[in-house]
Amino acid sequence: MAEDRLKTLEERTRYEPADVEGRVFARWDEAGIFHPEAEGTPDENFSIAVPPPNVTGNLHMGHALNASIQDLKIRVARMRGMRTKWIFGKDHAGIATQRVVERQLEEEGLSREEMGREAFTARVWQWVEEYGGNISRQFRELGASLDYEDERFTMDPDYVRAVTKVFVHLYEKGLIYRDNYMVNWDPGLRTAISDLEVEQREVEDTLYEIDYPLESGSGSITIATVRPETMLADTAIAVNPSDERYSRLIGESAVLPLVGRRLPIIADEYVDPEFGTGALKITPGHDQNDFEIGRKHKLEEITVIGEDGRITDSAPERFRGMETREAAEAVVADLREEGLLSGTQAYVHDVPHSHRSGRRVEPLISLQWFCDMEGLAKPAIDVVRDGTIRFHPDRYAKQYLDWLERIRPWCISRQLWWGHQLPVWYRGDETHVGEEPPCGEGWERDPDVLDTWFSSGLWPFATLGWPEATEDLRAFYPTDINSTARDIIFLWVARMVMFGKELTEQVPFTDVNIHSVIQAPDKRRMSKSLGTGIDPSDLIHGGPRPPVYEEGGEFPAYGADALRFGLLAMSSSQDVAFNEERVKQGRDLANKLWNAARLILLRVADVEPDAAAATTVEDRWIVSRLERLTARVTELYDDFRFSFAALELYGGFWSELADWYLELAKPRLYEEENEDVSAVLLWSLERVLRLLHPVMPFVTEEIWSLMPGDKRGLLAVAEFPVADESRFDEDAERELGRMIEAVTALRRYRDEVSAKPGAAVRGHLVADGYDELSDHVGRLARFEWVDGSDADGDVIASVPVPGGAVQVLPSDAFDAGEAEARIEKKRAGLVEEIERAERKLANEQFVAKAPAAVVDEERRKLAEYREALAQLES
RNA sequence: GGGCGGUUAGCUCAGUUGGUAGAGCGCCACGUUUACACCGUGGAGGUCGCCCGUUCGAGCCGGGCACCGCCCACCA
Repeated sequence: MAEDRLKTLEERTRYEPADVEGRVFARWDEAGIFHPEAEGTPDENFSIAVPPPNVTGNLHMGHALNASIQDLKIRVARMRGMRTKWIFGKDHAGIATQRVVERQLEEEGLSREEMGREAFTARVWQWVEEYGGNISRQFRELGASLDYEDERFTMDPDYVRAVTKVFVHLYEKGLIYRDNYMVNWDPGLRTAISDLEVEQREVEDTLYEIDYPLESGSGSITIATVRPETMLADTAIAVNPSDERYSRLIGESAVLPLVGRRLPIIADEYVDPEFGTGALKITPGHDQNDFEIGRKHKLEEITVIGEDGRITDSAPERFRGMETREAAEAVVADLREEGLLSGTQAYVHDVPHSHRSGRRVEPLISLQWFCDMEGLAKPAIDVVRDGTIRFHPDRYAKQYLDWLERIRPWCISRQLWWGHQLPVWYRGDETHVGEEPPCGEGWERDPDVLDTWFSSGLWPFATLGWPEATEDLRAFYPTDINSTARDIIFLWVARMVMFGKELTEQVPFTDVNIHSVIQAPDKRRMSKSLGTGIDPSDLIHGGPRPPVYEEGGEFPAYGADALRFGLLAMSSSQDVAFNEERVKQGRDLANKLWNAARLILLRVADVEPDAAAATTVEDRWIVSRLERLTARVTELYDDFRFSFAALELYGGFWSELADWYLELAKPRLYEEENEDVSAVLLWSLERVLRLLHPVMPFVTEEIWSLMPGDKRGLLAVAEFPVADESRFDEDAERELGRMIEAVTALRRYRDEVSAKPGAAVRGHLVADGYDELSDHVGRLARFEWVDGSDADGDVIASVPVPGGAVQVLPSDAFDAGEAEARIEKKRAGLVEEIERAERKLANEQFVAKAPAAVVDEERRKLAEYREALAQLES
């Protein structure tokens, strides 16, 4: 066992993630550490409900980042001994999934209409069974410690019951109602969508000016529109009441061209006299604003564009059945012929489009189900205001609050087949809403399904078995953290809070983490169709670089740890361009760690890790530094500042443990069987592994398994360290700080005088504070100390080091002539520094007003520079 | 139109109580020193977007401007 262990270490000079990750994951899996018992209370337990990915999807970079963040939090909690549940599951994603399957059908020459609802949904289920597994495989690749044993789906029977119950509850409370109202109609998907599913896109339109003849026959009134075809549904003309140009016309009527309808001319403050002609055609059936004006003035609502996007029978015969674009052209042509088109101009403006299909949204009046949100929003506002729920970064709280404070009714019905069908039945004029179908004959169920976000809003508690009072719910609800991208703060986060407060009377989580959006390397959006998307799996296992990388080629197999490190290190509170260098840095870190472990584990004596074995000043130094690193990293993890944590770990391990301590420990490690240094080395390695494990679980677990001692168990459930401040050692840190400075100065000197790489430079160390460390300084800087400092005649240079100087003696390591030039350069630098400090201290204002500590520090530096200069000239 | 971010070394980004600007990569020079070339050592490189102001002192605070990005919003 021990021999196998050492053999592995001996042979592998490089860390190969591909050989390790699958095996390590299997160990976690088999140990069952991802699946907690449903015991204890939410306060002592820790839980996160993963944002459920769409069943249709593959994990993209955003998922990989978010998984890294959540897994980090989960692993820290688990290592702190908490019972930890990361709730796993997927979302049925109504529109997205239905579209995928529909497209597949189209390829087979089929359509869902031909198949019928039942056969179609069966087909979707079949698809879900077949492809839904990808996601959990990808999460496993990343090392995500989700509770895979307990997977949820938003279409599970239990989940469907929960959704139904919520619908009925809100209906009975009067918050859910059915109404004929203006909705955003997606003509591509043929369904209503909510306001949040609409995005504004800039469109170049033509603004037409059309003359509407006055009924009196005395002239006409000119309106402007970008959608001439909607004039077929005009029912009024509006002007601003204060607009003197039109005041005499208010109460008169105009005649709608091509149709002949009489249009009253009304006054409404909404109309901007400055825009266009100052007269506005009112089309309550096809414009959101006009709809509201129409309701206010009790105007007729005419629908000339149907749900199929074609002109309806309410329009004159010759336009019926036309697509809107075609109708617009026909209307314009007719107007031109009649001489009623008085002008056209190019016009660029923002137009609502469906986020899903990309089609221009058609505002229509439609009979839909709505949920009144105002009452639900209030408690959701309060819990953020009073700090029960905290956002990280906190500026997102403002966005959340702004939206909730201006919330509008939510259109929740969708004309789809895949999803939660409304628990609503009709028979003649009767409506039945209930968890069970109505009794009696002749009832027909509403064919619509709910907006997917309605069911997503229940995620943190429905996954735990709500509305039943399950053990899971008792143990893990409320959850601790919700981590998402900011584009679903309203769609999802706010709704979970509203539903959570309404239905469970608790907040669904206490912390909301909003992570960066990872953009493509060229700062465009990552997208498959643009060729800017990067598949996380390709970074883990290696794979082709997407087109956004002009140099092409393949990604190396960086491994999951590298990807996790890279994503965490590059993310912050800002959006960030994907930076392959960070992933590379992660890979290098894993490799460096592996090799540091090789050095340590192949050489140490058979002892227990022990910080108390620190005897020498460098031992006390590394212990102190790692305790401080522990304190910093812990704070950063807890404060959701993951990139800082990752970079602190990188720097702390690499530039302190690896670059300095390991070099300082080598003599004792090689030349003697030193138990003290072994204990400190093992302790140091162990400490780094524990701290780094939440970021890089695989390599740390692997090295952990190679450490001596048979009863170590898994690092994933080992104790997360708590910084021991009693081991902070300022004396040791000061001393080592000076030593590092000295070594660096001497190395620089060697470089400047072009000393031969292998040869030692002879010299006297004439400085205080190196009692314990002079050998180290000599070895690391390649200086050979000659006893005494009285051979004045031989000294050819003096290199200032903290506490004194090193007098350089002639040797065959370098050409003495080089030394002179370098001394001059150094002297000039010091003189400059001295002048700067003197100038500052000569400023009476500075000395008088700056804090004493700052002034003292400046004086100290000045003294130091003067001493160094004196040394140089001695 | 409103709101929120950003503008710091060639690149990607840090800089949390105002006190002589940092990291990684890249670049230059040197180096096969018995963990690691996915390495080591040393070095070069910045008028901190622009303008005012507060201060002994501003990348950091206040005011204004410019450009980039995102969110929200019903100007035809």
